[in-house]
Amino acid sequence: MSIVVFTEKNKAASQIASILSGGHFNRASVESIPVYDFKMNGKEWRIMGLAGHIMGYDFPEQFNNWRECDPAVLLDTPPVKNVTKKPYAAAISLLASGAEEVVLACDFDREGENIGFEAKEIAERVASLPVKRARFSSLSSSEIKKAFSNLVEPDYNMAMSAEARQILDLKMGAAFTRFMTLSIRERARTKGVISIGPCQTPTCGFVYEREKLIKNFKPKDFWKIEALFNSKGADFTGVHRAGNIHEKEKADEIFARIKDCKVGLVDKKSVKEARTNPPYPLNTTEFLKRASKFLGVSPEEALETAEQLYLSGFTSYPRTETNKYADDFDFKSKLIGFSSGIYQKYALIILSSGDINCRNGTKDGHDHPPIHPIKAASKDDIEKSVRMPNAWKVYDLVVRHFLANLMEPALFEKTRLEILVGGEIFDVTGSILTNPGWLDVYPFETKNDKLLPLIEEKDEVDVKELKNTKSETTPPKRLTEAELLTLMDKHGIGTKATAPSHIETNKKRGYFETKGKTISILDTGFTLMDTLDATVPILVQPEIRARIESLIQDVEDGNKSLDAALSEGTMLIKQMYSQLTSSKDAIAARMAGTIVDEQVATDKKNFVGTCPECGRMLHMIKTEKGRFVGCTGYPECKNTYPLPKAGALTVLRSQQCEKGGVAVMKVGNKYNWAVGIGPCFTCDMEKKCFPPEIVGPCPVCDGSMFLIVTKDSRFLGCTNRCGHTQSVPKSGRLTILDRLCEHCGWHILRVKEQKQDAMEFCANRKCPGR
DNA sequence: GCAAGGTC
Repeated sequence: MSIVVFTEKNKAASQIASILSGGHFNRASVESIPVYDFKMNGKEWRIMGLAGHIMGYDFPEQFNNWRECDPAVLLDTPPVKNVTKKPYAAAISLLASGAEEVVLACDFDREGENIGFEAKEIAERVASLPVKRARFSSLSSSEIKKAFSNLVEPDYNMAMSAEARQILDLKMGAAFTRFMTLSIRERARTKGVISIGPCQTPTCGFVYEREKLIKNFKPKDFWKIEALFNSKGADFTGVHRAGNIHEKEKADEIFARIKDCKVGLVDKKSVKEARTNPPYPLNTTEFLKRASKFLGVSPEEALETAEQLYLSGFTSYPRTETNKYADDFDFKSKLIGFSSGIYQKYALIILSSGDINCRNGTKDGHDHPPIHPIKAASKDDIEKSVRMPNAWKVYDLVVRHFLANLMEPALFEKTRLEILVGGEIFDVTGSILTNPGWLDVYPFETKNDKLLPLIEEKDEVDVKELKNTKSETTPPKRLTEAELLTLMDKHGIGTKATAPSHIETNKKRGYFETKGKTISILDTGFTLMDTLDATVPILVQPEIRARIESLIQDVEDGNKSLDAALSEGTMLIKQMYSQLTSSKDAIAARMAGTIVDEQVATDKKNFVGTCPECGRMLHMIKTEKGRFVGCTGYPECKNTYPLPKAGALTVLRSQQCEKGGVAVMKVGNKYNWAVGIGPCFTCDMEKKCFPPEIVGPCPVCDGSMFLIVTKDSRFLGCTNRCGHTQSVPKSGRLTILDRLCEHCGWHILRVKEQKQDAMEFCANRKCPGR
């Protein structure tokens, strides 16, 4: 008989086995899941890691067909819990049948308690056993040993609070999503799903609120009086003390008084040292924000990359709330690892400074240490083991952040001058980085020096220029992904591990998109939020998550039973649901509008022309077997035309086929195809449809020079094939303009190279004007 | 096909 321990993940299982056994354990495999065996105090121990939740809720089978079930029914249907990871359940049963006691050792949080209860439930199906709980806040040796010598009872309330979350989230998500999707499909043909959820919807809500601010923004005029000074040959600028002046008269009045002044007097000077402290250690949220802000890597990708770096042993566990190191954290051995290679300089600075001081934050989730490097690696090492495009950039950020955290503050010397011009005060500031400290290793945050000439109080300076400029206040900027993460974190939307996936869901649904680092809301997302805001405003706001959160907190605290929380939560969802359904028509009409627009946009690409048989529209049809043009009147009209098998097709709407083809299409970059006729290069109308692009008269015969483009070159040739040729630029996009050269009468060529301005010149290399 | 939460 053995003592069986279940942890939340494999990594924790092996770590705990190693600590409790002093490193003497065997790795076995049960149902191909790793199990760590050892003996302690004469007892047999077996530790297995789960993989997060191994059970999940869903509605019973008969509620699975969306069309056959009123979504409202879901609110009164209790979901059922099923095993979602069969091998783990089988392994638990096997271990439990040979056990005398079970110890739950998952993470010490709500979900961890719940995952433990999943194992408990499966274990109790095969054997009646005492089940205990080991509570630890980190995987350090002392904590683990303490937890296992002070086992406690599993916390039923805590586990049930997570149960309440799962059931309420599912009920709400499924009912609302099905209702929305089905209502819209009554009006618009779409396969898309319009989803709503207690995390994804308020996440989109943040983007929507910002969009509204931008849309409703009214710019205001303001004036600013600036001076350009010069002293000892160096220019520098100052701003009038009034700053942004919102009344034109006031700005004009000040400016009129001083506009002819030529000299300023330095009235006051102060020099102060300023410091910028190194950043706190990285927890998940901070890491994701910085990866987005500094590297332009999306939160989803950043978390996945960090996961891969962790699995390959380069960096620590990426999901942590903690931004402070434990007192006994071993910085020194990590730093020694970096004392060669590209981080050498910084590691040595820290090691040689005597005491190693980290700048700790204040958050302690009692889970894992802040994200830090585990071992030193080169770019090659990383790229060989981790197949993610930004693996090296992410690793480099983690290492640099780790080192920066241990370095000295950056020191600046800030100089402020007050310069009097005609009795008016102008403020001048300068800043010099005197000691870069941590900024040296952290190139992501740049601080530019703003240099001032050496000036003392009572000096006179030249006034080179005075300006009174009008500006407008600018609207707020669109949110960046980093800012969105901050908002989600602040309002408790999602967890450290799920926040990126809520952003991703919104992108997948077509609610918003990212362009670089900024997020723009799309039509569907804006309309959905706007209609929800008008009918069930609580849904668009973080409040919805807070309401459910407070219910489950009551369960955790023992102030409410699971059943009470579920019925209260269901009531809340029902209230919102009835608000939503009461404006079904208005919502569906507006939403269908945005969906129909999308449909038309994609259809437009597929529309080919008018069917000569029945007058309806012809469209392109793609099947597994191939593609062809068919009539939208099918099955009444069975008219079809073949299309070439390969090449991208574009309908050339401005071209008409002279031989009666229903449309002309461009096939790749190669040739044209007349629908109903065939390829244009076999047609006797070819010369008429595609006359050569004449650029000028041939200088040697009576023919004309025209552009000839072959697979690997392009040049000018003569229509009479007289043998005269001229060259044209080999690269860049070439256009023959209608404009003629004033010197020789040839056409002007326009050449546009990527990332360069277009150039225009005469096509004739022998032009007298060239 | 629907949510959010774990982790592989």
